[in-house]
Amino acid sequence: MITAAVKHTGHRHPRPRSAAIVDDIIAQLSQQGYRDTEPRRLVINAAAAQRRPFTAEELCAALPCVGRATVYRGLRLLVETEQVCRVLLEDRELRYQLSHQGHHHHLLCAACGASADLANCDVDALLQEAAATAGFQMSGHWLEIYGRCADCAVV
Amino acid sequence: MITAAVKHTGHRHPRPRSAAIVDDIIAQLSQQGYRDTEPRRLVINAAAAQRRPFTAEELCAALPCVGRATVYRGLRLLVETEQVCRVLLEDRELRYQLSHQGHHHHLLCAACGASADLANCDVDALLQEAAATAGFQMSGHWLEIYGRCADCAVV
DNA sequence: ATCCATGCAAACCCTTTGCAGTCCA
DNA sequence: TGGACTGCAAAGGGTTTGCATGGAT
Repeated sequence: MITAAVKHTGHRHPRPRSAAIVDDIIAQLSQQGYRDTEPRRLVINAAAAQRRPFTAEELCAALPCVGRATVYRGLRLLVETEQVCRVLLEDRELRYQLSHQGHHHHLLCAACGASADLANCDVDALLQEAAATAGFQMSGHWLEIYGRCADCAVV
Repeated sequence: MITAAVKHTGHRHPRPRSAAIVDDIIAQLSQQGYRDTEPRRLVINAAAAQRRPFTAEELCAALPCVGRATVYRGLRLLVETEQVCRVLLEDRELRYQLSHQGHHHHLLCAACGASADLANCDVDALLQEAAATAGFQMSGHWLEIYGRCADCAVV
């Protein structure tokens, strides 16, 4: 049980971090002409509440009041607007997670399901170069890295 | 249909290379306790006849006399025994192609659908290192490279 | 004679779609 | 108000599975 708030601001409960995220995403969507709807917010909110890459089905289960099609459509919209990115597990199961800024790859833990971002990595440049050596013009790539995170590492 | 065993390598020859490939794969499967059956050979033969990464459905269509389940089961067996590897297109369509020796990645042409192998590339080492920096034990990865092959390159 | 492999069809899973009603902008 | 958005259910595709039969070893 949480005791009284430290400050007497009238806000006993600090605004959840996810609320700001939802507002931010909704704002970006609005900028692109998409409407601000209740189901949409619920989807974004549920997505933001996940602490691991999640499946569309998990979101549906978490949102019994939102139609399955709406969840899928919302998820697709979020991917298209790059607010959410897709994550592919080793068994080809498709999951999602909120995008973080910039291009990056995912380090996926097989033990706990956690996902860490691999940034500041010149993999892309290396691939581009290697592809060029084979006379290939690289336009994109898909890369997922599997293993165990620091917490689940086998000693 | 004839599946004469022509055991030779590295020579140009008018006969389909598939015959030798089928025998070789069947031999490896036998070594692992799998049986030499007609439908199995047909699946391997059809796979070897493809010049581009192919889908399971394409194989089914090419083998109207073989049950769909048999094609899928055969394909799965070939993937498990590493005779065939899976290829993931940008739209997440799953395709297959005969494995070539050793670990490698695929350069997939968006224009003609061709697949080239990217070998002798130290991507793996780079990833391993980058992952380790994040305290991550890499055990595997999935990497596909998309673009245009030399023939389809945009000038 | 085993028991793996096959074929068929139904089941399955995940995702999309048609359509009528709803609700932002 | 009009065009987006939603919900439901049904369709869709891609793959797997149950089960009885067939075939390799």
